[in-house]
Amino acid sequence: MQLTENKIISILRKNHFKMTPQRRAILKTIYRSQDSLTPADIYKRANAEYPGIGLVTTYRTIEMLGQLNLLCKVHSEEGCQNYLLRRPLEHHHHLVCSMCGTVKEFTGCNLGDIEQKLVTETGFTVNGHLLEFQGICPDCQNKTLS
Amino acid sequence: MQLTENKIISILRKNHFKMTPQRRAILKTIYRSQDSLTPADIYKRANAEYPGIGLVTTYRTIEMLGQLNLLCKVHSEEGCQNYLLRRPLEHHHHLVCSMCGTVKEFTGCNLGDIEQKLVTETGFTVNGHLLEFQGICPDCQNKTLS
DNA sequence: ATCATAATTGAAAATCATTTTCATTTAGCA
DNA sequence: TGCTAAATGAAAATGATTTTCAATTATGAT
Repeated sequence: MQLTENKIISILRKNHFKMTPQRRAILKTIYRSQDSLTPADIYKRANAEYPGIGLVTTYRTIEMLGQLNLLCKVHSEEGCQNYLLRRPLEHHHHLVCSMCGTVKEFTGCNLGDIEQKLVTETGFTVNGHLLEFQGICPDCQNKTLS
Repeated sequence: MQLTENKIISILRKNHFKMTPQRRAILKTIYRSQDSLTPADIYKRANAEYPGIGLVTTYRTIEMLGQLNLLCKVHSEEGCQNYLLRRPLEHHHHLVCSMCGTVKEFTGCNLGDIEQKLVTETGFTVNGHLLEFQGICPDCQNKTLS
C-alpha cells in the first residue's frame, strides 16, 4: 500500500482540513523528496516553489501531517527533526545514507525473537521499537571514488 | 567490562581534564542514575547536591563526556537529548521504560542477517544502526495495577 | 608548600529553533 | 455570492543551547 499525493489530499479533506496553496506546496515538497527534511529544509524548498510561505505555516503543516500519521521521523547525527513522508503505511524502518540523506524504507524487521528474550529476561513488557540503519548509498559510494 | 566512577575519573585525568567539584557532582549524578537524563535534569540534580553549578557547566561537562565516548544517547517521545552513562563499553542497546525512564542495557542485537540482506538488496554499505526498545518496567507495571 | 598558568567556571548576552498571539485573509460550504 | 470557521504571516514570546569574557581554580613545576 503506497501513499500517493492524491490520497494524501483526500485524507486531509476527510479530516476537514482545508487545501491551501501553501499546504499544497509543502506537501509536494515532502512528497517529492526521498531524503528526510528538517522544518527549515521544507520551508526553504517549499518557498522556492511557492514564494511567501511562512516558516510558521511550515511548522503547522508538519504538525498536521504528523497528527494524521503521514510522516516518519528519521534520527541522524545532525538531529532528530528530520521528516519523511510515511510511504509504506505498514510497519517499516529506514536505511539512511549518511552522506546525502537518501532514505530506503524496508519491512520485515523480525525483532520478535530478541523482543521475547528481553521480556523474559527483564520482566519488561515491550510495546515498540526504534530501528534504523546508517550507511552509504550507491551514488555516494561512486562520488567518493572520484 | 563495566565503567566505575574511579575509572571515569582516571579517563578524565588521562585526557588532561581537570577534576573540579562541579564535574565531580555532575559525574556522580550521571553515574548514579539508571534513567537517561536531559541536560536540565542533570543540572537540577547536580545542583541539589552541590549548589551553585551553572547550567553552562552542565552542558560543557556533557560535551566533554560525550567526546570521551562515556555517554549514550537515548531517543524517546519527549526528545532525543537524554543522556546515560555508557556502562557496558561493548556494543549494546537500550530497553527503555516509557513511564519512568529506567533503562536496561542489552547486548547481542544480532542484526547481521538483516544487514546483509539490506546490503544485497539496496547496494548501500552499512556502517551502523540504531536500535531501541520501549516498554514498561516491572515496577511501573505494578504501579499501574493499584 | 607556593607559584604560575592554562583550564574551568558562572553571569550575561547572543543565537537558534519552535510556539504563541493576533489581526487579516481565504477555502469551502450554504 | 456571501458567511464563517480555519488558515495565514508578521511579530513577539519562549526555551534550549552556545558564545563571550572576566574572575577563579586545579594541577604540574619549582
